[in-house]
Amino acid sequence: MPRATQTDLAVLAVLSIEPMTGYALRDAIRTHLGAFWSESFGQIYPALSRLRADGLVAAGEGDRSGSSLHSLTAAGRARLVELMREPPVSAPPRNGMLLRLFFGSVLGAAACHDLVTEARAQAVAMLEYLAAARRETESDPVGLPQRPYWLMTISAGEHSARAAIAWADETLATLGALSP
Amino acid sequence: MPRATQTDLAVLAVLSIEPMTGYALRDAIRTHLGAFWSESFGQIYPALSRLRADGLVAAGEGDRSGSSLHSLTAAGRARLVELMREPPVSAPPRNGMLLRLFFGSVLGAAACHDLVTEARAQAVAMLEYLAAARRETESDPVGLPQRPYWLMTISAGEHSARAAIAWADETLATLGALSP
DNA sequence: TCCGTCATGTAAATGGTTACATGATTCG
DNA sequence: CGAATCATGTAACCATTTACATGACGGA
Repeated sequence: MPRATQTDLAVLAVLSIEPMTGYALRDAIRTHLGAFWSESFGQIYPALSRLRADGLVAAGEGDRSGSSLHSLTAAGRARLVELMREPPVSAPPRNGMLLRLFFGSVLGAAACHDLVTEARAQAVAMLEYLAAARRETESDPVGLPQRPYWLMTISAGEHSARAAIAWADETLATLGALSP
Repeated sequence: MPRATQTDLAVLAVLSIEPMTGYALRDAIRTHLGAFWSESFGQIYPALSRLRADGLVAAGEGDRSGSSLHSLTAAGRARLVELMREPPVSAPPRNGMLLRLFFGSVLGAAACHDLVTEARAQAVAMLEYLAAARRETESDPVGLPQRPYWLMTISAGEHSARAAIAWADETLATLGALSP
């Protein structure tokens, strides 16, 4: 079995919920995993071709002409478990906002204030998005076994967003005191 | 002035503190920005060549033969301010741990427990690293204008790490109740 | 003398985004 | 009919890591 990308894992995992088209796959990733994962078409379609060639997913007829419903094969499910057991690779950190803030004396306190305000707004938006996701997950007849796990990832986002807001408030106060 | 990468910004910013070699640059990024930024030699050296060619950094003689001390030119400093003012680009999210947890029903509660335990340990380690960084920054005769900004970025890491720990504890409890 | 660290660089492979091209279907 | 959405794919480009090659210097 050749090299496996992170994308392969994500694609196999989403298909384990239910068969779908490449387009729907991207949609599902955006709406359900959007807070901690992303894939573009340019990744998804080549990945599906590869996985099809390896016999890990099967392509059946979709509703529309030319569209294909991709589903996991037995081999695909086995592969999925294998990939899931591998230790997660963490992307090297790259936070442009903190980089700028670290060199804030170059930028000036006012511009830093804007920077942190924007970061706070993003965290607030994330919190709203997560609140909606939580309502949906808690009410919808989503597959019983996966619901608790979905809520755990939502909670991770909530903790992270609340921390970001608290930090932003503290930092905006400091910044305010720095240049009155 | 041609395309500017994120790496250009980081390199120019670090050189604005003091002139140094490419090697020292990477070291400084690892020790001071390590919590939210990273660069590899394969990025740094080509970036330095480009910046030299564009007249943004000047290369002087270093201590050793063959080594060169890179310092910001006036044009480089102007460029730095320009790049700092650009809105930070945020990398698309990719959290392998949360991806696996979301599909936790495939993996099983026990393996998820390991996953979250590991994440918690990483957050604890980060907190220790940040505590050391804070002590150093607060005591050292670091350039007065930049100290408050350094502390803000340290605080960001602390908030984030504490949130990760709180989430992990909550999640481990849920996971424990899920499979007794 | 030999090892670890300081130091500079290149080449290959990878992983990913963006933009583009194309066309079917649905709904107002 | 026309616009939005569903759908599949490719090509170009970009950033980045990894591994490698090379060598100087300092100290045990």
